[in-house]
Amino acid sequence: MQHKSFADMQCPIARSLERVGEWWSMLILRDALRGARRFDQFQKSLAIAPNMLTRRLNSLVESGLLERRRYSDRPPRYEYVPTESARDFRPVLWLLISWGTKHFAPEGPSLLIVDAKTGARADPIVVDSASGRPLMSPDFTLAAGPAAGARLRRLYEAAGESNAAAAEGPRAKAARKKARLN
Amino acid sequence: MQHKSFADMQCPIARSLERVGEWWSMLILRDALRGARRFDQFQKSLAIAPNMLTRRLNSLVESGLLERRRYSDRPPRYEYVPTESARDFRPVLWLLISWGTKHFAPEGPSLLIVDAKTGARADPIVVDSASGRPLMSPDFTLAAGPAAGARLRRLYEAAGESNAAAAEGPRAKAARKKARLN
DNA sequence: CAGTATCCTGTCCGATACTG
DNA sequence: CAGTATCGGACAGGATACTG
Repeated sequence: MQHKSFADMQCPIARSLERVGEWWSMLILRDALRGARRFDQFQKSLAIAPNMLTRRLNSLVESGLLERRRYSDRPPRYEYVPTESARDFRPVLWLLISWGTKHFAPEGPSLLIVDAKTGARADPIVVDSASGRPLMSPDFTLAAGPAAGARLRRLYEAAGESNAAAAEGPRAKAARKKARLN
Repeated sequence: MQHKSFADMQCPIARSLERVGEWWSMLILRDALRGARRFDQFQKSLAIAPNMLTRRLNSLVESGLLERRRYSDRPPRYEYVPTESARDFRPVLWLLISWGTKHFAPEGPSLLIVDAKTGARADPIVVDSASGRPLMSPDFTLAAGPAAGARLRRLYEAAGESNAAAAEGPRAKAARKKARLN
């Protein structure tokens, strides 16, 4: 990430990454959503250098994912509590857990999503909220939305064709040259 | 990423990040899943420096997310095609899109998930595959799985209590000191 | 306990030039 | 077209020391 806030910044994935794309950010969020609040809780759980923790914590606060809340006046002490957007991020984390476990954990799951009351294991899948249809099936694609700029729209104009990128004509090359943004 | 492959490498989130945590990786995956196959397709779509693209492409191949496939013999030419694990990653991307759009796109959606045939917009949510229950509700938590090491297990031992982290006793501090791994 | 202050290394990433 | 080779800058991340 760093300074490359341009290029594709219209893409919502890029925008998300700008907030949580750093290595530690998601791990910190994971802990915050688990109930961690205070500096040293994060530090001990993550074994992260204190200066890094400060930096990531601040950037998460800046992005509106954590709220810095004073819990003591003398001495002044703060805790970091997840905001709504952080709580909204939980499903992403869950999917990442499920995906990582499935593909990169030959020894089996080290982290499970469970029903808090019954303790029953849950297995996260993504469905369309309206129809309930699972979205894993290949009959869903991406398409340019109303707020898409010309660049994005060009890439996604053919909503249905998933292998169409290869078929793109070699023209319009120069036109695209420096039209990075948008 | 980089050399910090220790610390919390048992966490499936960390493992996932190790594969797709670089800034460009997810964007490349996004394009690959859209149908991009060849070097310059990625390059034009992403406006990424060629050396970076090479690096990211190679690391994705190494991680088993892309397959490098020869499509021409003279001259030798390769294309990069998403593997099953990459296709499994699509839901994560969708959620990231949905999350990013909801929280960081005041101008509205620039990317939509649509039914490929009808063009109808889909709205991704995460549910338990067995019960169909939405997982957003706070009555799901994380718990240590069978493959969890002592460290992880300690953090997640109390499956149900979501705000319990603060209640952890101040003892067992020295014991944890250098027990980073596991 | 909750950080801040320094210093250092690795590498992500960009820009540009070059090649079969 | 599909990259490789080099160079330089910014910053993530680590280690350690210090403070109210």
